Amino acid sequence: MSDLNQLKKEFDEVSDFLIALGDEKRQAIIITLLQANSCKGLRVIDLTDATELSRPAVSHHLKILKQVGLIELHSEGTKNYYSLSHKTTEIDKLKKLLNHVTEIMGKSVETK
Amino acid sequence: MSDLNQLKKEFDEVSDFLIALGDEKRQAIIITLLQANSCKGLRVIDLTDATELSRPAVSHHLKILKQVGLIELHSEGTKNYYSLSHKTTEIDKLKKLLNHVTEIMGKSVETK
DNA sequence: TTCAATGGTTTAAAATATTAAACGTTAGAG
DNA sequence: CTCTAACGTTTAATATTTTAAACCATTGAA
Repeated sequence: MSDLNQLKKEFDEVSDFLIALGDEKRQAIIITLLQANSCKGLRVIDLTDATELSRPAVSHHLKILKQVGLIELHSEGTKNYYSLSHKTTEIDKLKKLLNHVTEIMGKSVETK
Repeated sequence: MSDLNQLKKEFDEVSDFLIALGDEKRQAIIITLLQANSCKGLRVIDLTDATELSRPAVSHHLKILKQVGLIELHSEGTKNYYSLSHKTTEIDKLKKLLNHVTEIMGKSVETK
């Protein structure tokens, strides 16, 4: 039973991450960032070119991706360089939840 | 490079699953189904009670969850019993993608 | 200090997703 | 056959997300 409260909490914690990751445009941004594995990262302008989104749209999606810890930025003057975060905290959380779910799904098979 | 096309494809394949899983209401349905690990499954009415959603809303979310293969139903007369699918295909796909991503993220650290 | 470059933010519009009400369908009881 | 229970579907309304246009702030160059 506290098993399920735990699960509810886990789901709650990855909700924003799932939503962030589910969007096609944001996936395009992520892939572009993965692709350009430059240490410096990419700027908004670079991403508007690569994804065919307007600058405000890119900015918006970057904000969402940053909020869930998927990307990070460092600024040099007025220039902002975005890159994928090296921390995989959220990804690990999600993996753990998926394992948790399949585990319970497995259990319920045997429980008649 | 085909690494990234592959990744793009993988993302595309789990998009709907991520969206399905990201929604709070659908999470509630999933948790309710996990909770009631009866072999028979639960009916729409049971789920409206448990989730405080209207019947059409539950019906709608169940449809989405079914489309991504998370749940299955078997009918007895006019009664439909929904339960979590025993196949973890989609979950496995997502796990694989997450591993793929962290792997590439790791690589890009060393790539100067 | 003035100007151009960079990019975040705000507001309003457009697109999409969610919900509810009304309706249709099917199965079984009487 | 008729009535009811169970539940999906369609349509219209509502809410939320996404986008674009216009605006603002900051940095650095001249």
